[in-house]
Amino acid sequence: MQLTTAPLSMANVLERQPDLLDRISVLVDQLKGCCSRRELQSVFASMIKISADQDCFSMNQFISRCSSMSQSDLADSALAQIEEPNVFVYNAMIRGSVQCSRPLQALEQYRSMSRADVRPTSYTFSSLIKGCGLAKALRFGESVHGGIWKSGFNWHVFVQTALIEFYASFGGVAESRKVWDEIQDGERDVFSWTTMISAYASAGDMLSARRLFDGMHERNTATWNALIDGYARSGDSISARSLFECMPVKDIISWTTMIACYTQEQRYQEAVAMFKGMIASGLIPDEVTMSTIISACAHLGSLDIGREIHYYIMQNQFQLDVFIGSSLIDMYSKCGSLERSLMVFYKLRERNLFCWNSLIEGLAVHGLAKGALLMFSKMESEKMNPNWITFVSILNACTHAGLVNEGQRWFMRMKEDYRITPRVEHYGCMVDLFSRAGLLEDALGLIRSMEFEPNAFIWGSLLGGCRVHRNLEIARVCGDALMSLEPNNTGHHMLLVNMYAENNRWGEVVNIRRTMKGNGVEKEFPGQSWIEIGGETCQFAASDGNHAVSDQLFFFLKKLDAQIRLSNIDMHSICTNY
DNA sequence: CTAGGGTTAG
Repeated sequence: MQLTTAPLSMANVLERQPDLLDRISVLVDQLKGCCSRRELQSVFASMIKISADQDCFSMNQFISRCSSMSQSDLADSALAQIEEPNVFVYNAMIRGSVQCSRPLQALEQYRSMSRADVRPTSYTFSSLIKGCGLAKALRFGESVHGGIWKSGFNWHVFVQTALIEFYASFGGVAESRKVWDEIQDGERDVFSWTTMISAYASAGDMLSARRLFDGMHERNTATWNALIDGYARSGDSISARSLFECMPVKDIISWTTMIACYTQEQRYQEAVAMFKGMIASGLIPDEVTMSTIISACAHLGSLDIGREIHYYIMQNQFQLDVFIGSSLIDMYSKCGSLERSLMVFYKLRERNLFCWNSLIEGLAVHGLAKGALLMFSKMESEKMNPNWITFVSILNACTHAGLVNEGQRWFMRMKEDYRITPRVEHYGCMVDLFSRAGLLEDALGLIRSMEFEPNAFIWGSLLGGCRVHRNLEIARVCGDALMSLEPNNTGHHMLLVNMYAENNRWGEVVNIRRTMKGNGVEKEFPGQSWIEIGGETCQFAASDGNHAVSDQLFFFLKKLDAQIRLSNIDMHSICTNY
């Protein structure tokens, strides 16, 4: 006997199960309490059992819950189950796909919605336009905009706000403004104002952003934050800070924005101070705050503060997500503790490219080339595709280990097997690789073969190699290039001066000195560095005498210097005895 | 049902 599965209409089902609506509401309540995939699956099974899988309201709830828990494949199978999905179901799917960063899928769902002749609503368009922005689908978004006009939703503020953001993400602030101007007077709310301010800010037009902000009668914290972030990104930490100081209510986003602002400006101590201020004000930081502050600690090289913060993370039950994970990996390796980096890496339950790159970079700078290459192959076996940053680390690993042939092989593979166009950074690595190995002609040849202008980093690497391998001819070429590229960089010029002096070419020495004086670069500030003594971070410069720094720091540096000299002698004897 | 903050390389 064959069972025919004629679609059961809800009326039909209700006849057979008079208490169905009660059962459904029980399941929907259960759904809200779900916090694992298994629980979701079990609720789904119960839904099928009572034939609620054809009830669009229940399925809408189910799909929304799946999406908010990033279980988009469960949402997919739910959609496939429904024979006649209505607009609510499609809206939930489209919104969910965008939430789960699968924008292309959202566009696909919109297409099948149109094919099924289901009429879109304003909800459909606001999610869909967001998806077009994420998918970088300008043309598709524009055609959707046309559809919006046809269906009359161009007068809907939510849709208009989405469009403002959409055009801004493609750099079309003028288009954003056009949409904004079309919003009817009574309809313009804080959201749309804030979005328009962000649009100007992301275009770097802080004047227009500010004008809009000043013209607002009603602002909320998000509005302030948007403007602060705009100033921060344009490198104006002064304006960002003064807005931050005078805003009426600060939330964690305001504080995080300021921390990120100082981190981006490489003012890491101020970033840490901000973080402490946030804690002192009684606010609880979240994962976003933590990954930002960890990055600041990484650059400070302060293992003490870094460990304090890692402890804080473990104490306060933060999610060890990919952001916190990769910043911790980077922080530990920059602070000299590769063991801890690896421990964090293995603890992560999800790893993205950032996590892998941070670890490979850590191994590379610690001179563990084999480790870096091993992790690279593990990464590939887990189907994670490397990007150009991965290869900067791989090439660096080869350089630090002196693996010239290996490095050349990877440079070729990067281009041919991985289809990654070499950037100036990669050439920099290769020039460094050749230069350190003494292959100065090869390095120069590579520079000449480049399709773009070499930068100061590249010439500087070669100059460094010339110094070690005593090649005055090529050094001169580097010096000439550097003199025009970075006339203010005393480091390069002094290196060249020293080389000429060693060769008793005093005429050249006088020449360079004269040029430097002509450029007025003698008063250039020397390199700054930091060191941590007993939890205190002390700053010092290359030329600081004992009068410029504390006694404690001075003696510490003396001791460090002696240790370095000793280990250099050690290294030298090891090399010569070999 | 919308908006404001995040990680690697340089």
